[in-house]
Amino acid sequence: MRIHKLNVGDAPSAADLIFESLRRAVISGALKDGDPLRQEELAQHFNTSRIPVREALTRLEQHGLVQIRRFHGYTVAQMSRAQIEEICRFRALVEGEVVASAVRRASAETLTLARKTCGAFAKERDPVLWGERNREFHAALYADCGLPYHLEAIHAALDKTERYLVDQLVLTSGMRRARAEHLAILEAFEARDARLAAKLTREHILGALSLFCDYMDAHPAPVRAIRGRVSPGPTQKGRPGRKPGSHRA
Amino acid sequence: MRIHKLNVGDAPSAADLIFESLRRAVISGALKDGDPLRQEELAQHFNTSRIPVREALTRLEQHGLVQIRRFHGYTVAQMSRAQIEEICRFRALVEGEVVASAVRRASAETLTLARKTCGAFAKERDPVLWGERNREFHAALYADCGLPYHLEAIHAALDKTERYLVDQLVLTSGMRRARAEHLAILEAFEARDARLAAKLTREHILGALSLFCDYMDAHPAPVRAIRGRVSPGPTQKGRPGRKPGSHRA
DNA sequence: TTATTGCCTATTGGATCCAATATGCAATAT
DNA sequence: ATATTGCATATTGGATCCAATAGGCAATAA
Repeated sequence: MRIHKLNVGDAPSAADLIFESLRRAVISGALKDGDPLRQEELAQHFNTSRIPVREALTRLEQHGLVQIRRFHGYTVAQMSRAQIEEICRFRALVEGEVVASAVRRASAETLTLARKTCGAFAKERDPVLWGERNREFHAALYADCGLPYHLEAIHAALDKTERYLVDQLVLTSGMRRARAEHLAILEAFEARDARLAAKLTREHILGALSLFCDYMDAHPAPVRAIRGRVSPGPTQKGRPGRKPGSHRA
Repeated sequence: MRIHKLNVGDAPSAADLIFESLRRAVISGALKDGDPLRQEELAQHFNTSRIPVREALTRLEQHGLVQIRRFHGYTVAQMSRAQIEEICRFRALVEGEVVASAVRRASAETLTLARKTCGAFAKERDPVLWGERNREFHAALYADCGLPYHLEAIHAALDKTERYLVDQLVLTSGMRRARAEHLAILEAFEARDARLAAKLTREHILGALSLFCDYMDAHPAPVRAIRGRVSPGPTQKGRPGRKPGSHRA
């Protein structure tokens, strides 16, 4: 067999693709808190029937990214300030543990990749990419931690809060601070100082939370502006938005 | 209006009921690792079509309780020993944090309920109820922690490992030890000693893991016996088991 | 005018139907 | 005898169809 091996069963289903597309739309903020997610509309957007759309939505609901009211449909989940605070505390707890484990086990390649992604985050000009660059840096740091379940939990927690925290980064001077803190974490990491790396990571997360809360106190009505870029739907040109759009004649 | 208030929209959907039934069957061990979950068979068992069954299965998959291979269907997830170890480490981390928070905020009623559930666990004779009694005790302890997201994470982690750990409890002398450790935790709790309660909780979890690992080392082929009680399917009398069972004429 | 009722439509939850894939067995070729 | 092929059937993934609910608007009654 001179043909490259490939497991066809691993190809993503329609539900997989729709789930990932909607997930990105929610965590990036392209879909805003409370936005309704109409099944028929999404089905047309993705050029499928409602069945795979419903599967994607039930998955998103298990992740807490959308909410459902029976017979009323799905909406993008809105997190209360208390929930955001708790999730950040959770992240601080788990990421502190994970980074400590990662420090001890990091390979040389991981170190170089971490440094590179740290720089990429610092240099990024486009605010809509800050969330991704931030994830890439932390993912690089944690790569060798050997704790996949912890990583899943971290990602799930970040999915729920990223859009709020990035807003904070954009709307305050949080970016300068984040750059400095990332660099400090990276240096502790390279020095193989697990305790310090964990401490700095916790402070990094809780510090961002603190800035976010300060901002919320100062601006009780959330602004949530900026934003753009709907995730790429395969075919159609429509966007999941308002428009009552009749169906069934 | 002299009629008791009631929100009909809160009534569970078919998918809700099936999800909960299957979830219980998996975490209790009534369905064993690797067991196939045939959609048509389950649909007949629950007297519905495959649609709500599929929704329940996708939910279970997001929780990691079942696995799917495309075009091959769902099976009960089997956790490797490494996964079980990591999840216990995760629980130790999070439950330590949660119990500390709960100690500081526990009401008088919570204290009495905790003591009661601790006794109920100690007195329980039926091994298939040990998992539930254990949960009830810990849930009572954590009730006032004010960290709902942490609690969700704990429950999800416990769902994935409970059947293995209960086996361990059954097959070794772990139950005596668990009783003693619960009592120690309870006493630290009643003494409002957050630090000690957290420390004992972590040791309780990691100690059970350690016993489990010892047992696995001694018995490389998992025994997984005991067990009984399929979760109550609403109508039909069949059980989700083998039996090829033809359909479509 | 204002509250109530009944109808119309959009939308969801679930049932049924169809297409694609997987698997086992019999037939065939070597 | 053994490997290959083709077919029959089980099963999943997705499409379509139907029933039940929600919500808006017009007609009606006070």
